[in-house]
Amino acid sequence: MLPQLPSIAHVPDFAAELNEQQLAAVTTEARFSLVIAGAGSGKTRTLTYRVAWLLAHGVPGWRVLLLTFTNKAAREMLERVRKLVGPEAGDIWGGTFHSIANRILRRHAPLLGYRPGFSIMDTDDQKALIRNLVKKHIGKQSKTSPFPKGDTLLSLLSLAVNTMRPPEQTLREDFPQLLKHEDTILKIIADYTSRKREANTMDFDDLLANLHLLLEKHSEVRELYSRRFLHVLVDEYQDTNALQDRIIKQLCTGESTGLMAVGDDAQSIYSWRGAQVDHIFEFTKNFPGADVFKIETNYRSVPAILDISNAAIARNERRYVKTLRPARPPGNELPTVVPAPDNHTEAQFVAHTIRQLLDSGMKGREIAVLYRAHFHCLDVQMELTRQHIPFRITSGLRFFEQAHVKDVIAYLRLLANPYDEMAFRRIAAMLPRVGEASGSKMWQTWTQALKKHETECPDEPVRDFGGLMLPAVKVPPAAQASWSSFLATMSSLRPADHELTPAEMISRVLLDTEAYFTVHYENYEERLEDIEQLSRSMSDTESLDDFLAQVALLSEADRDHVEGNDDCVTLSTIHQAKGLEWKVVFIIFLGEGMFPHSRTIYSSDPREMEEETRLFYVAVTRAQDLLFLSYPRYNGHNPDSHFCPPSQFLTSLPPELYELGEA
DNA sequence: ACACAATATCTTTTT
DNA sequence: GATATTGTGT
Repeated sequence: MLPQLPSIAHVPDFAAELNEQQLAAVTTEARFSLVIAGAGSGKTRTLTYRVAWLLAHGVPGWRVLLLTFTNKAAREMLERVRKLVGPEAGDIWGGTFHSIANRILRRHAPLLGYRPGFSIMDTDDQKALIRNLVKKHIGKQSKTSPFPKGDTLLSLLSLAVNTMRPPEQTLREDFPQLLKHEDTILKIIADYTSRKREANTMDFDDLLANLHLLLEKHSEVRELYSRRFLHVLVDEYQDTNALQDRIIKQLCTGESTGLMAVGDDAQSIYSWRGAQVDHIFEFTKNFPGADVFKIETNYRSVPAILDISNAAIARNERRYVKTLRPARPPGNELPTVVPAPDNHTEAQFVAHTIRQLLDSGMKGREIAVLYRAHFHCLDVQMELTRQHIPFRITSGLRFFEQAHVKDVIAYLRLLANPYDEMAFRRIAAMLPRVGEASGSKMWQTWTQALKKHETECPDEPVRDFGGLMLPAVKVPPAAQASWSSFLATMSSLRPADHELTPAEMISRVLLDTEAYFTVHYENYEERLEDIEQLSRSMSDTESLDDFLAQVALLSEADRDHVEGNDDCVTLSTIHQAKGLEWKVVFIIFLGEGMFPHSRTIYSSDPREMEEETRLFYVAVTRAQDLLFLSYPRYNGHNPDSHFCPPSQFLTSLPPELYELGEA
């Protein structure tokens, strides 16, 4: 029984504002509970009211941990809780597994042998490092037995970490075609791991793996957090992987911490990141005595769209039995299936229909175009531009991953962590006549000088980079001038008398990189503008570590509230559309081999097609009022097979559920 | 030996 | 449009 003392400003009327199934989940007193929430059934609502209910019954905000799939989801939920109960919600720990891991590791990473201020590697850094190592371990590619690409090794390693299997086992089970290179692969992986270590960096997977290790090896830390958190809530539970699941258990099974996991097995679409639907199926086994709640009333879609959704997911055998019941009255129109002669006509159809909708008074923000892969939207993008329809893309390349942003960030990373090899090499490569070879030499002498500095003045961060590095590091004559200037800039970022904010640091770094940008980037003015926007949007971040963590962990999707135009049509991959909804949804490129992707069609593992089916289900369930499903009969993008039959997702739909349209 | 420019190739999904 | 490979110049 929970104490009845609300510590909050407002107590919502739970019984009045929730339906019966939602209320049951929100008010449960079971220590462990699983909430199966169908698409559009008010999952977020349930979760936020659950948090409010806890606060209303005397649980302080700081003792609640809310784990979400994206930072954006965390922000939105905390915002909604705040509206519900008042400022008390601000103390809640909310964020992605990665960001929470970062938060905890910032404090305790030295227990695992890291120096303070470790940096976070992004995907580019990972690739650069592993490619470097592949090159080192096998000088020349043999033509007869080509060695796998660095990227493949990274996905192998990532899968191993996230599924908590040793690399050897993952290699045998998921990459048998690489077995003949086993020895070298394992050596490279070992090398990769130690290089990250030496550079005092963690990649995304390390954040999770190290949090797990920390809680496993240091019971005092585990107790600190499992005592602190009275309630852990996990959103999108169907997409947790083995490692994340272990972390949840570490936090919840030790003492008396309660756990509520919310998810929908039909919407699990991240198995390629190691997510296993099985966790949701085995919840009651893993957490004995757990209660299972189902929320099945769909408030989002008209019944006709719901019929399509149910028909789509019916292809999959293995799922929790639940029936989505429509709360909305029937609409006038059936979803429309549109075969187009070719991809260009398809795009024209989409743009044309959007134009009509806008003219009839609909807002751009109420419309979305969804697709399987980023490049599917190229034609639509062109067509919308041509017709002057504003749109916004949740694009493939993310803001923080653009070269010029990373160039600037590299300075700050190196300042926070002078052992950050990837940051160093990025900067070195910007110097004239410095490439990979001289970069390596410079890095060696750089670290030697650092270690010398460390033994001579322990715990004293480097301030005079020029004094330390000019005599130690040799650079090609052509690079000497820019090298000195770089070192001077680095020194200026850490003045003796006061501390600079990250925004101030950026403007100093820009002075140094501006010349390089003007020469190397065509559109350098835009790029400068980008960076200024970056430092503006982060101007409230005071600490360098916080700033760098945000840059590394926030994705483009998390940033979209920054930009103001909300009358744009949304173009998005289905993955990025998860959790969102629009009045009108177009799903394009529904051709066999495009969606489902040809790889899944030829795959021997039936689970791949099941996941593809769930992805289609996710797409369809985003729509509230109108749904258009289109495909090009002739696909100009694919040079091998131009002719493109309709997706099996379309052909398997009962024809009475939709009407045929014309492009 | 190395940096750098030019050319060919190909697109799944993301913290 | 970005990256992997190949070719050319210092």
